[in-house]
Amino acid sequence: MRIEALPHSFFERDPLVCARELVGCELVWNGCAGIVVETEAYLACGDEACHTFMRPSARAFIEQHSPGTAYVYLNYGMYWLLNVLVKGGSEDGFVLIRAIEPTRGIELMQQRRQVRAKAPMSYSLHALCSGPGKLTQALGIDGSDHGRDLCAGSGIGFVPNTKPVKLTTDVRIGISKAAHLPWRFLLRGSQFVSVQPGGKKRSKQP
DNA sequence: ACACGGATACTA
DNA sequence: AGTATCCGTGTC
Repeated sequence: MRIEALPHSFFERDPLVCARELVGCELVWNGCAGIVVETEAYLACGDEACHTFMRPSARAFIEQHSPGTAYVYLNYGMYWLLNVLVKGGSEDGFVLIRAIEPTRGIELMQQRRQVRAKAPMSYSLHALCSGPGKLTQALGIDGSDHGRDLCAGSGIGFVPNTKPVKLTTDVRIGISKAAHLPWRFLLRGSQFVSVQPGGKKRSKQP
């Protein structure tokens, strides 16, 4: 039997709601997969940490694409980060996928991670996808996925969660602007997140 | 603690 | 062209 992916309508709501509800869903990518355990919301309007604040190209992307489209960009010159476009609800924005708990294709994911990380600890199960740059490496996501429709049922996208999930909220990670907003959502108690809630790597110094 | 590395958007 | 910044990671 075939499981339906999250439809476009899922992403036609407030970005904070989408970020919250994506936790617990399974991210599937060409045979590899993992449960989403950490997300962050970014708002297109008034959020200084969102790309739309400084990048005309990000604003154009929102104009030209449908909700549920992948927004993938290169950060620090070496890590691809996966966002999902949220559009058509009360506010537009993005959801950054920050960590997943590996479920399928684990050996292949470890293979891909070993290329960049030599120490076995770096690609052990708990560290395999525990960060936005790590999970894109593991799943083989790169710039060619920028603009991809994640609701097309092509074996790439999100599978709805079945059980209710317990969530934790915390501030966003690694940003220098609007760093106080509690727009990071985590699966409560998960050992697969990038930084535990209340952890030390909070935000960059002003 | 530090190096790694490139796209984007500024200044001129 | 040159500069500043950036939603990170692995190893020092």
